[in-house]
Amino acid sequence: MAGLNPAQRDAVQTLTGPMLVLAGAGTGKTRVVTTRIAELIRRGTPAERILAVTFTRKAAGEMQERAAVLLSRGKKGASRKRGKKKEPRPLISTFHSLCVKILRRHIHQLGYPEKFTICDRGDQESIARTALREIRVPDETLRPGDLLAIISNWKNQSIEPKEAASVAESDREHLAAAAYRRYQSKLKLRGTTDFDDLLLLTEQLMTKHPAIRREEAGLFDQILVDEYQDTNGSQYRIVKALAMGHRNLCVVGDDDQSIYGWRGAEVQHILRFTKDWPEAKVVRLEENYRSTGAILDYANTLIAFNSQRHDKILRPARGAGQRPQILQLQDETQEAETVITGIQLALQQPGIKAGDFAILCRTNEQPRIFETELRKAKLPYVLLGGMSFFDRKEVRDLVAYLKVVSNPTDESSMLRIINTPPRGIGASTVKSLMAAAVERGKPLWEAIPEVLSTGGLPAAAAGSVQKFQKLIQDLQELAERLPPGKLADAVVDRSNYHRELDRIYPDPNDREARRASVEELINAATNYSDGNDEATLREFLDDVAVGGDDLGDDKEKELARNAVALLTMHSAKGLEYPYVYMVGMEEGILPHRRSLEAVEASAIDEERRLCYVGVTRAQEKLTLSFALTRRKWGKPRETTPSRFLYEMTGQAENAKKSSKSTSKQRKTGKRAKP
DNA sequence: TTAGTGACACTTTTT
DNA sequence: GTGTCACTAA
Repeated sequence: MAGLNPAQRDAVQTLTGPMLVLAGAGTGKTRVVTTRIAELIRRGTPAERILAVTFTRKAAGEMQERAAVLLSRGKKGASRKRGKKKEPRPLISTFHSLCVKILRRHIHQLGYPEKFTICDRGDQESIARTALREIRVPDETLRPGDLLAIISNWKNQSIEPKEAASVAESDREHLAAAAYRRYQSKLKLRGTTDFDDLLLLTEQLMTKHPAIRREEAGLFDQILVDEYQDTNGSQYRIVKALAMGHRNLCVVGDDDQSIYGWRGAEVQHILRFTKDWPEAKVVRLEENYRSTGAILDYANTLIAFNSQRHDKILRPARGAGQRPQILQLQDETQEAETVITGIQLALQQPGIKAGDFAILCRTNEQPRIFETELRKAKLPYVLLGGMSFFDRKEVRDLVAYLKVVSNPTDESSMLRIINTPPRGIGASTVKSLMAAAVERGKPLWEAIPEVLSTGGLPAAAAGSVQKFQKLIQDLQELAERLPPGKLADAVVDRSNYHRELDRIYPDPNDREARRASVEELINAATNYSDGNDEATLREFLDDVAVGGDDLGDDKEKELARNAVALLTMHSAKGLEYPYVYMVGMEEGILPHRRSLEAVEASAIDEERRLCYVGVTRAQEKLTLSFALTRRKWGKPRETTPSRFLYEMTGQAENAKKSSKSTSKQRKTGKRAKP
């Protein structure tokens, strides 16, 4: 509580009733939320009856950590020393993992099995593909990926399959509406949900079953929502449903940082808040503690170009500091080299460590070249955001094993591992197994014993299948008495996975990296060691699917703290770093090509907010860079500096001119302040 | 059945 | 540049 300014204190001390905190970037928003949680507990709210929801799992992790520090400060030693009993903790979670927990309890009411799985992108695509095939839509007309995008869009607006036809406008959308019905019933048939369903089904559960709403709402006395500007319709209604009883709802947001419009987020929710909750208290946080005056200048100048916004003044609480630097480089390789050299140089100063630096990118593909340079320079780094870790082949394989052990009817995981590592169950064997399964209307796993007993397979294949069956059965037995970490260990061991890695990756470096990610997965699973039952395994798998709130062990986190962070601007939201590099400041990247082509003019505004989010991550020094040429699929292409560079520096009128005419004033790599 | 080769399509952002 | 898919040789 000490050191809070009056507005912050106001936000922390008014603990009952609805509250809207309009908080600009760097105004101590997260601190307010965590302090508020601590204050609630201090004044008698049981910790486990507090729910805090955030957007990215990174933000959830950060908040958990900060809250833990505050809470342990409150009560020293005594009770925690004995430490046998787990201290009740507030639930700090992302929307998606909150919904998974709710669905696990009640989803059978909607006709899904309790053991429902959450399907990944690959599963989604194959289901979308079969749906399209069934209504005979050729790939050229509507690709599975496009269909998924349209469906996701509808789901974000809570449009159900039967309503889709009435909102469809183009021919493509009408086809998509027909495919949507099939897609959705296939998901249900397979007992699986996609990411959007997690929200949609939770919402349905609450509206169709008031008793469930009451039960779930009754679990909490206090609800906090961070990054409120990014809630979409479902999220908004879920929050409302949970909070309508006690009305103790505190939401925190900043309309200038709304960057998820493409996912159905509506800034409108911030404006509507005081309508839905008329007695709401509104608090504004406008004093920026994070960045130097020079950085804030750039940020404020930039965001002023957006017309649709609440006028807000961010008052700098710090001195002017160093002016942001703009680097003009020849190509993307030089850009990466220059940035890394800059970091190395800065690291020579005392008191500066690798963890003080962040490189912010617009797309997920950009970090690659920086990774190469960082490795060359032997600088520690972490690639944050994205699902990169769980996307790796070896991790997905092992997760598929665990999924099959937990639920052998999970068809797509089954197909993934049935011959990985190769064990003599080739395509033709799988095909006949599948045929038998379809014929009997059973999942593949249950068809195996029958196929084996009727001798429908050649001897060699039958032997392999039998061995595989035994492997899974053994693992299932182990699962009953081993915690997830040990089980993952057993999977690696019994499936001879290491031998497989040695086989596929002849390069020892590759091998080492792959082995390391296997290791990492086992570590992550080991954190779920409280219980050794099937439910614990499922909990782990749920967390993996929704990008768990808190995966990875402490050692790894410690390592990450001292590494250069490489991340997208989207996943950088809510974070801060002393030294920030924003790279690829070019038209087509930021703003992204897709928003330039978009029909709505507001698409550029969202890109500008994204840029604003990036700029306001910097505490001490901001460096913006762009390359004159950039390779795309092998071929170098000329680029144009981002319009945002001109806007920030007060040269907006130059933005339209060709890069040639303005390059003179940038010769030095720096530009004069307007 | 598997390993190896070459053509190919692909790149917003997150859970 | 890179991961996936189809095809071919063993």
